[in-house]
Amino acid sequence: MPELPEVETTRRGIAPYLEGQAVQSLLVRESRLRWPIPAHLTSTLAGAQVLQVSRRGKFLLIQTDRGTALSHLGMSGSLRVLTRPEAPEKHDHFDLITDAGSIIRYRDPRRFGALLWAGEDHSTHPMIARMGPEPLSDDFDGQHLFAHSRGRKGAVKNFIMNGEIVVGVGNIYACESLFSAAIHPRRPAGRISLARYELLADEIKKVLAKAIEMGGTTLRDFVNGSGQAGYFKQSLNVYDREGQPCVGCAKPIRREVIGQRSTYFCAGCQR
DNA sequence: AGACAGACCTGTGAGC
DNA sequence: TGCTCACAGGTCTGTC
Repeated sequence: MPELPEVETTRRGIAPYLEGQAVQSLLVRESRLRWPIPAHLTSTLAGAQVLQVSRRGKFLLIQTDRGTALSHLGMSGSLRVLTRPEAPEKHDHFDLITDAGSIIRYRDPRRFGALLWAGEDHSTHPMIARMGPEPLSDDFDGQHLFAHSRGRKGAVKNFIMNGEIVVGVGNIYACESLFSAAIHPRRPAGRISLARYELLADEIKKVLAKAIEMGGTTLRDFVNGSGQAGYFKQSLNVYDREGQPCVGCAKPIRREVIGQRSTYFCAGCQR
Protein backbone atom coordinates (compact mmCIF):
# COMPACT_ATOMS: atom_id res chain seq x y z
CA MET A 1 0.00 0.00 0.00
CA PRO A 2 1.72 3.08 1.17
CA GLU A 3 4.66 4.54 -0.61
CA LEU A 4 6.31 7.81 0.32
CA PRO A 5 3.39 10.07 -0.68
CA GLU A 6 0.93 8.02 1.35
CA VAL A 7 3.23 8.04 4.39
CA GLU A 8 3.75 11.78 4.05
CA THR A 9 -0.02 12.30 3.69
CA THR A 10 -0.48 10.28 6.87
CA ARG A 11 2.21 12.29 8.67
CA ARG A 12 0.51 15.56 7.79
CA GLY A 13 -2.80 14.19 8.96
CA ILE A 14 -1.71 12.99 12.38
CA ALA A 15 1.02 15.53 13.25
CA PRO A 16 -1.35 18.31 14.42
CA TYR A 17 -2.93 15.92 16.92
CA LEU A 18 0.37 14.69 18.33
CA GLU A 19 2.93 17.50 18.26
CA GLY A 20 3.08 19.35 21.56
CA GLN A 21 0.78 16.80 23.19
CA ALA A 22 1.48 14.33 25.96
CA VAL A 23 0.85 10.64 25.40
CA GLN A 24 -1.74 9.36 27.81
CA SER A 25 -1.40 5.73 26.79
CA LEU A 26 -0.51 3.23 24.11
CA LEU A 27 -3.12 0.52 23.81
CA VAL A 28 -1.84 -2.60 22.03
CA ARG A 29 -4.47 -5.14 20.94
CA GLU A 30 -2.24 -7.20 18.67
CA SER A 31 1.52 -6.96 19.06
CA ARG A 32 2.37 -9.44 16.29
CA LEU A 33 3.18 -7.11 13.43
CA ARG A 34 6.16 -7.66 11.14
CA TRP A 35 8.21 -7.52 14.32
CA PRO A 36 6.57 -7.68 17.72
CA ILE A 37 5.70 -4.32 19.24
CA PRO A 38 8.23 -4.04 22.11
CA ALA A 39 6.54 -4.86 25.39
CA HIS A 40 8.13 -1.88 27.15
CA LEU A 41 6.57 0.65 24.74
CA THR A 42 3.38 0.94 26.74
CA SER A 43 5.21 2.15 29.82
CA THR A 44 7.91 4.00 27.89
CA LEU A 45 5.40 6.14 26.01
CA ALA A 46 2.94 6.77 28.83
CA GLY A 47 3.42 10.42 29.83
CA ALA A 48 5.97 11.17 27.09
CA GLN A 49 5.81 14.55 25.35
CA VAL A 50 5.60 14.41 21.56
CA LEU A 51 8.04 16.93 20.13
CA GLN A 52 7.66 16.28 16.42
CA VAL A 53 6.22 13.83 13.90
CA SER A 54 8.58 13.44 10.96
CA ARG A 55 9.33 10.91 8.25
CA ARG A 56 12.37 9.04 6.96
CA GLY A 57 11.68 6.98 3.87
CA LYS A 58 8.44 5.15 4.58
CA PHE A 59 8.93 5.29 8.35
CA LEU A 60 6.99 7.73 10.48
CA LEU A 61 9.08 9.05 13.34
CA ILE A 62 7.24 10.04 16.47
CA GLN A 63 9.90 11.96 18.35
CA THR A 64 9.33 12.36 22.06
CA ASP A 65 11.31 13.64 25.02
CA ARG A 66 12.19 10.01 25.79
CA GLY A 67 13.21 8.84 22.34
CA THR A 68 11.64 8.08 18.99
CA ALA A 69 8.95 5.59 18.05
CA LEU A 70 9.15 4.31 14.46
CA SER A 71 6.03 3.29 12.63
CA HIS A 72 5.87 1.59 9.23
CA LEU A 73 2.60 1.01 7.39
CA GLY A 74 3.77 -2.06 5.46
CA MET A 75 1.44 -3.01 2.61
CA SER A 76 -1.95 -2.46 4.16
CA GLY A 77 -1.43 -0.22 7.18
CA SER A 78 -3.06 3.08 7.96
CA LEU A 79 -3.06 5.54 10.85
CA ARG A 80 -5.99 7.84 11.38
CA VAL A 81 -7.22 10.24 14.01
CA LEU A 82 -10.38 9.64 15.99
CA THR A 83 -11.61 12.66 17.90
CA ARG A 84 -14.16 10.54 19.71
CA PRO A 85 -14.01 6.85 20.64
CA GLU A 86 -15.11 4.25 18.09
CA ALA A 87 -15.35 0.50 18.63
CA PRO A 88 -12.17 -1.10 17.30
CA GLU A 89 -12.48 -3.48 14.38
CA LYS A 90 -10.72 -6.75 13.69
CA HIS A 91 -7.45 -5.34 12.36
CA ASP A 92 -7.14 -2.26 14.57
CA HIS A 93 -3.92 -3.31 16.28
CA PHE A 94 -2.99 -0.33 18.43
CA ASP A 95 -4.20 3.08 19.59
CA LEU A 96 -1.99 5.96 20.66
CA ILE A 97 -4.07 8.15 22.94
CA THR A 98 -3.15 11.71 23.89
CA ASP A 99 -4.00 13.71 27.00
CA ALA A 100 -6.21 15.88 24.80
CA GLY A 101 -8.30 12.80 24.00
CA SER A 102 -7.24 12.18 20.39
CA ILE A 103 -6.91 8.56 19.39
CA ILE A 104 -4.38 7.69 16.67
CA ARG A 105 -5.57 4.29 15.48
CA TYR A 106 -3.43 1.84 13.52
CA ARG A 107 -5.17 -0.63 11.21
CA ASP A 108 -3.24 -3.23 9.20
CA PRO A 109 -4.95 -6.39 7.90
CA ARG A 110 -1.78 -7.99 6.57
CA ARG A 111 0.40 -7.05 9.56
CA PHE A 112 3.45 -6.24 7.44
CA GLY A 113 3.78 -2.94 9.26
CA ALA A 114 5.67 -2.19 12.45
CA LEU A 115 5.88 -0.12 15.61
CA LEU A 116 9.42 0.01 16.96
CA TRP A 117 11.42 1.99 19.45
CA ALA A 118 14.64 3.75 18.47
CA GLY A 119 15.67 5.50 21.65
CA GLU A 120 17.50 8.82 21.50
CA ASP A 121 19.19 8.78 18.10
CA HIS A 122 16.91 7.23 15.50
CA SER A 123 19.44 7.77 12.69
CA THR A 124 21.54 4.87 13.98
CA HIS A 125 18.61 2.45 14.23
CA PRO A 126 19.24 -0.57 11.97
CA MET A 127 16.06 0.16 9.99
CA ILE A 128 17.20 3.71 9.24
CA ALA A 129 20.98 3.67 9.23
CA ARG A 130 21.55 2.23 5.76
CA MET A 131 18.88 4.22 3.97
CA GLY A 132 19.69 6.19 0.84
CA PRO A 133 18.80 9.86 0.39
CA GLU A 134 15.29 11.29 0.49
CA PRO A 135 14.10 11.60 -3.11
CA LEU A 136 12.73 15.12 -2.57
CA SER A 137 15.98 16.40 -1.07
CA ASP A 138 18.90 18.02 -2.87
CA ASP A 139 21.04 14.99 -1.98
CA PHE A 140 19.14 13.05 -4.61
CA ASP A 141 19.75 13.77 -8.28
CA GLY A 142 20.72 12.15 -11.58
CA GLN A 143 24.40 12.19 -10.68
CA HIS A 144 23.65 10.12 -7.57
CA LEU A 145 21.75 7.52 -9.58
CA PHE A 146 24.41 7.46 -12.29
CA ALA A 147 27.30 7.06 -9.83
CA HIS A 148 25.67 4.21 -7.89
CA SER A 149 24.47 2.33 -10.95
CA ARG A 150 27.80 1.75 -12.67
CA GLY A 151 28.48 -1.96 -13.07
CA ARG A 152 24.98 -3.00 -12.09
CA LYS A 153 23.28 -5.44 -14.40
CA GLY A 154 19.91 -5.65 -12.67
CA ALA A 155 16.80 -3.91 -14.00
CA VAL A 156 16.64 -0.17 -13.42
CA LYS A 157 13.21 -0.62 -11.86
CA ASN A 158 14.67 -2.75 -9.07
CA PHE A 159 17.53 -0.28 -8.73
CA ILE A 160 15.28 2.71 -8.01
CA MET A 161 13.17 0.61 -5.63
CA ASN A 162 16.28 -0.26 -3.60
CA GLY A 163 16.10 1.75 -0.38
CA GLU A 164 19.87 1.92 -0.06
CA ILE A 165 19.93 3.86 -3.34
CA VAL A 166 16.94 6.11 -2.71
CA VAL A 167 14.09 5.72 -0.22
CA GLY A 168 10.38 5.92 -0.76
CA VAL A 169 10.04 4.80 -4.39
CA GLY A 170 7.66 1.84 -4.35
CA ASN A 171 6.01 -0.15 -7.09
CA ILE A 172 3.48 2.45 -8.24
CA TYR A 173 5.82 5.42 -8.43
CA ALA A 174 8.69 3.38 -9.88
CA CYS A 175 6.42 2.42 -12.80
CA GLU A 176 5.11 5.96 -13.19
CA SER A 177 8.47 7.73 -13.07
CA LEU A 178 10.05 5.29 -15.54
CA PHE A 179 7.17 5.94 -17.92
CA SER A 180 7.57 9.70 -17.57
CA ALA A 181 11.31 9.38 -18.22
CA ALA A 182 10.67 7.03 -21.19
CA ILE A 183 13.00 4.36 -19.74
CA HIS A 184 12.18 0.65 -20.11
CA PRO A 185 11.89 -0.90 -16.63
CA ARG A 186 14.05 -3.89 -17.59
CA ARG A 187 16.97 -1.83 -18.87
CA PRO A 188 20.14 -2.71 -16.92
CA ALA A 189 20.80 0.07 -14.41
CA GLY A 190 24.46 0.26 -15.39
CA ARG A 191 23.63 0.94 -19.02
CA ILE A 192 21.77 4.24 -18.65
CA SER A 193 23.43 7.59 -19.39
CA LEU A 194 23.83 10.46 -16.94
CA ALA A 195 21.46 12.56 -19.03
CA ARG A 196 18.72 9.95 -18.79
CA TYR A 197 19.27 9.56 -15.04
CA GLU A 198 18.95 13.33 -14.65
CA LEU A 199 15.58 13.13 -16.36
CA LEU A 200 14.58 10.12 -14.25
CA ALA A 201 15.53 11.82 -10.98
CA ASP A 202 13.47 14.86 -12.00
CA GLU A 203 10.48 12.68 -12.87
CA ILE A 204 10.73 10.81 -9.55
CA LYS A 205 10.65 14.14 -7.71
CA LYS A 206 7.75 15.41 -9.83
CA VAL A 207 5.59 12.32 -9.51
CA LEU A 208 6.13 12.05 -5.75
CA ALA A 209 5.49 15.76 -5.17
CA LYS A 210 2.32 15.70 -7.24
CA ALA A 211 1.07 12.57 -5.46
CA ILE A 212 1.64 14.23 -2.07
CA GLU A 213 -0.28 17.27 -3.28
CA MET A 214 -3.20 15.04 -4.23
CA GLY A 215 -3.23 13.16 -0.95
CA GLY A 216 -1.61 9.96 -2.20
CA THR A 217 -2.89 7.04 -4.24
CA THR A 218 -5.80 4.92 -3.07
CA LEU A 219 -5.99 1.62 -4.94
CA ARG A 220 -8.23 -0.17 -2.51
CA ASP A 221 -7.78 0.80 1.10
CA PHE A 222 -5.35 3.67 1.67
CA VAL A 223 -6.83 6.39 3.86
CA ASN A 224 -5.22 9.56 5.20
CA GLY A 225 -5.19 10.72 8.82
CA SER A 226 -8.86 11.63 8.50
CA GLY A 227 -9.87 8.30 7.02
CA GLN A 228 -10.28 9.67 3.46
CA ALA A 229 -8.97 8.24 0.17
CA GLY A 230 -6.24 9.90 -1.95
CA TYR A 231 -6.85 11.22 -5.45
CA PHE A 232 -3.63 10.40 -7.32
CA LYS A 233 -5.06 7.23 -8.88
CA GLN A 234 -6.70 9.44 -11.50
CA SER A 235 -3.25 10.66 -12.52
CA LEU A 236 -1.64 7.25 -13.02
CA ASN A 237 -0.40 6.79 -16.59
CA VAL A 238 0.57 3.13 -16.49
CA TYR A 239 0.09 1.51 -13.07
CA ASP A 240 -2.87 -0.89 -12.98
CA ARG A 241 -3.72 0.04 -16.61
CA GLU A 242 -2.84 -3.22 -18.38
CA GLY A 243 -4.39 -3.34 -21.86
CA GLN A 244 -5.54 0.27 -21.78
CA PRO A 245 -4.12 2.69 -24.35
CA CYS A 246 -0.89 4.53 -23.58
CA VAL A 247 -1.55 8.22 -23.05
CA GLY A 248 1.40 8.95 -25.33
CA CYS A 249 1.11 6.54 -28.27
CA ALA A 250 -2.17 4.66 -27.68
CA LYS A 251 -0.50 1.24 -27.74
CA PRO A 252 -1.79 -1.05 -24.99
CA ILE A 253 -0.01 -0.81 -21.63
CA ARG A 254 1.80 -4.03 -20.79
CA ARG A 255 2.12 -5.83 -17.48
CA GLU A 256 5.14 -8.02 -16.77
CA VAL A 257 6.63 -9.34 -13.56
CA ILE A 258 10.02 -7.79 -12.78
CA GLY A 259 11.67 -8.53 -9.45
CA GLN A 260 8.58 -10.50 -8.40
CA ARG A 261 6.43 -7.37 -8.74
CA SER A 262 3.84 -6.44 -11.35
CA THR A 263 5.35 -3.84 -13.63
CA TYR A 264 3.35 -1.68 -16.01
CA PHE A 265 4.92 0.09 -18.97
CA CYS A 266 4.53 1.13 -22.59
CA ALA A 267 6.80 -0.90 -24.85
CA GLY A 268 6.48 1.79 -27.51
CA CYS A 269 7.44 4.83 -25.44
CA GLN A 270 9.91 3.28 -22.98
CA ARG A 271 13.33 2.16 -24.23
C1' DA B 1 28.98 -7.06 -3.88
C1' DG B 2 24.89 -7.92 -6.15
C1' DA B 3 21.10 -10.57 -7.99
C1' DC B 4 17.33 -13.43 -7.06
C1' DA B 5 13.76 -16.28 -4.66
C1' DG B 6 11.27 -16.98 -0.53
C1' DA B 7 9.22 -15.48 3.50
C1' DC B 8 5.86 -12.95 6.40
C1' DC B 9 -0.10 -12.28 6.52
C1' DT B 10 -5.02 -11.43 5.22
C1' DG B 11 -8.43 -9.98 1.99
C1' DT B 12 -10.51 -9.58 -2.54
C1' DG B 13 -11.99 -10.64 -7.06
C1' DA B 14 -12.15 -13.80 -10.97
C1' DG B 15 -13.23 -18.16 -12.81
C1' DC B 16 -15.28 -22.55 -12.40
C1' DT C 1 -23.23 -20.33 -3.15
C1' DG C 2 -18.73 -21.92 -2.46
C1' DC C 3 -14.17 -23.49 -3.74
C1' DT C 4 -9.45 -22.41 -5.58
C1' DC C 5 -6.23 -19.47 -7.46
C1' DA C 6 -3.74 -15.22 -8.42
C1' DC C 7 -2.67 -11.09 -6.75
C1' DA C 8 -2.07 -6.83 -3.65
C1' DG C 9 0.96 -0.27 -1.97
C1' DG C 10 7.01 -3.58 1.46
C1' DT C 11 11.33 -5.21 2.59
C1' DC C 12 14.11 -8.46 5.31
C1' DT C 13 16.66 -12.86 4.98
C1' DG C 14 19.07 -16.52 2.93
C1' DT C 15 21.47 -18.60 -1.07
C1' DC C 16 24.21 -18.59 -5.14
